[in-house]
Amino acid sequence: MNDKNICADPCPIARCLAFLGDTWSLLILRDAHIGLTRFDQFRKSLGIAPTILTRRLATLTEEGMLEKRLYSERPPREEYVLTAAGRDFLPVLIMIGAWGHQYRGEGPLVHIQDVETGEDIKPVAIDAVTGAVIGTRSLRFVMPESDG
Amino acid sequence: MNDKNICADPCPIARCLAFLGDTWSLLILRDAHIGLTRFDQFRKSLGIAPTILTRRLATLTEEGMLEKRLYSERPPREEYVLTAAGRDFLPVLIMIGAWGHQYRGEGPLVHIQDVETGEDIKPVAIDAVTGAVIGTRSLRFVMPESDG
DNA sequence: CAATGTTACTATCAAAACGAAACTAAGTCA
DNA sequence: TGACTTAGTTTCGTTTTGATAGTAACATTG
Repeated sequence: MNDKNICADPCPIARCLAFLGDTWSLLILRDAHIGLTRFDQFRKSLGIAPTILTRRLATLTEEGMLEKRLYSERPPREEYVLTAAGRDFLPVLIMIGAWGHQYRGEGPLVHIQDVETGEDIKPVAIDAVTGAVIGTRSLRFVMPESDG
Repeated sequence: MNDKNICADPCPIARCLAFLGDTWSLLILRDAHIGLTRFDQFRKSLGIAPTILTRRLATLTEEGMLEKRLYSERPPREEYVLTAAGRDFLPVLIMIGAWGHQYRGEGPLVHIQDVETGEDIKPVAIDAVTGAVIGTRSLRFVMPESDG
């Protein structure tokens, strides 16, 4: 991918994918939302090569999805915690999961519960303006004014 | 990535990413939702190498996101149209775009309008069970029963 | 105080994927 | 006959990945 071009792309989807369009990064964010914070936790959970994990964590940190935090002074140890931007990525992960549940749901599957009600959630994307479920009304992709 | 392991992973997010965790595939799906259907349209829109495009279109077709359709008999020409699974992927793309809009929104940006109202949409993911916005209540990831 | 363990990495290297450019195949149009 | 269109394939050099092993700093155990 030519990241340079994509970062300047006026499409917000492309801009997000420019640094997140990669399976490992998204799985790391999933695990971060589940509560993992440490290098070895991610490594064991994902079965990822440490070289790749190092790079992905660095990118996610540079891009402001994760933050390094010292959790022990002696010995000095750092963990990775979600930033606001990282936490706000949860809806994306949840919608990906919803699609996977519907179309790749054969066999045993993790499900996601509301802690208070104890029931499985039913994720739906809506347009807050009209209240309509995304996909039920026609949408139009409008190019930005090119006077900049 | 070791796709074999991930496809058997009980996490619906991982299952989706096993074949879609790639920038080009997601951008192709975005373009398909915008209305592109033909090889050269995707190639020009994305600036993607034809080798890569061929492979991505083949994967997306095998995985049931796109369908090949003959649009001309003489000469024989095929186009790629979204399947139901592909159309149902729209909420994921919209939520990715919403995140990108919020956190990578500098400069000119494509925006997405409801055709009827003409207003920009405000995408939000909610849990249809409680009606709560995703991210406002605690969630729990529940492992499947391991009695298979 | 030496041996072992823990955590978070880095080094090395073969294999796979990517990207750019040129080329092909089947047919249409003038 | 020759140019054009569409949907690719071929080739090849570069980059990225994945597996395995090793390192650095410190803690713990005997």
